[in-house]
Amino acid sequence: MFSKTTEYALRAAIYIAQEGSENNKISIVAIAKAIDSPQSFTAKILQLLTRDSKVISSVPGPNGGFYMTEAAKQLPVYSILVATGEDITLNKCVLGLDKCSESKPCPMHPRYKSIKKQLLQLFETETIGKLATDAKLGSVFIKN
Amino acid sequence: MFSKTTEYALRAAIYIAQEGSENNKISIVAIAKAIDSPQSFTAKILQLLTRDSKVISSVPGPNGGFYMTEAAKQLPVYSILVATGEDITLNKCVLGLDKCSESKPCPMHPRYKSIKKQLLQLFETETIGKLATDAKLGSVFIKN
DNA sequence: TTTTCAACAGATAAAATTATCCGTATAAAG
DNA sequence: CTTTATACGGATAATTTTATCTGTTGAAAA
Repeated sequence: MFSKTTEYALRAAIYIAQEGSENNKISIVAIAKAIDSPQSFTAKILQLLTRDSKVISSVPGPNGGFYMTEAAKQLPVYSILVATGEDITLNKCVLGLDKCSESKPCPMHPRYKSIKKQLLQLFETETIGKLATDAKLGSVFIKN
Repeated sequence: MFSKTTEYALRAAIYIAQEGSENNKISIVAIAKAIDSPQSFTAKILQLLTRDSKVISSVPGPNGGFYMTEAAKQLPVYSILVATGEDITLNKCVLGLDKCSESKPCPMHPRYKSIKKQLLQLFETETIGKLATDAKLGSVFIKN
């Protein structure tokens, strides 16, 4: 459904929200290990979420690493999708038409409409922190 | 949502179902023009739907081209997704975990579950012919 | 102040996807 | 039978996505 970039971004954010805090920062090495992702590539992706967007915080040097503020943990999953540019993909038409709309729909449009609405609602409603809490409770996993 | 390959495959199949029949075959030139897609690439994709899968029929030579039998028009949209390898994507986990399942779910799994069910149902229920009929009536479009 | 540890930034590389080109095979038309 | 129009197949190229590497910067610890 999403690009690798977005998948790693989501998993990393969930893990950071789960284990990290301002006085317990997580290194990229630990993150890549925890979510089973390519380390360098994941580092690049985290730059999108720190520098560009402000979903994740980071500090270099000894005892440095990544963490999320309590406020950031309340952000919707959708904010990650925006940071990786996936919100555009999500809003696209099933048949790939640029100008598919209510007034000029593709054949799938009326049938897909309500599903797309549910998808957007899901990502806008669900917070990163909520997913992280679930993962911490041990009922769900972010690694194979 | 889908790859370009799948998008072109869907649009092409809908157009062929709409305009083509055993005694009115459509050339690749006409198809690419009608759905506004790169011609050579679309030709390659149609090979997946003719040689490999049997969703679309073809005949070379003068008055040759592509068409769909009435039986093939009754096939679900899902059969196109299978031909382009997209069914795998559709069955993938939101976070990209290979082994996300009911017994070892990712944090998105329980929340995405019902949406995924609707998506699969949509593609399994809807037929290529139905979409083509709608397009022929002029209420929906397969080109920008 | 110096050392050390970790993120940052830019360059580069590998792989997958998207796209084109051209000669060949095939079937119908003349 | 020859010509012609079309799909077929393989090779190749361009672009995008995924991934790695290396040196630099910044902040804390020593």
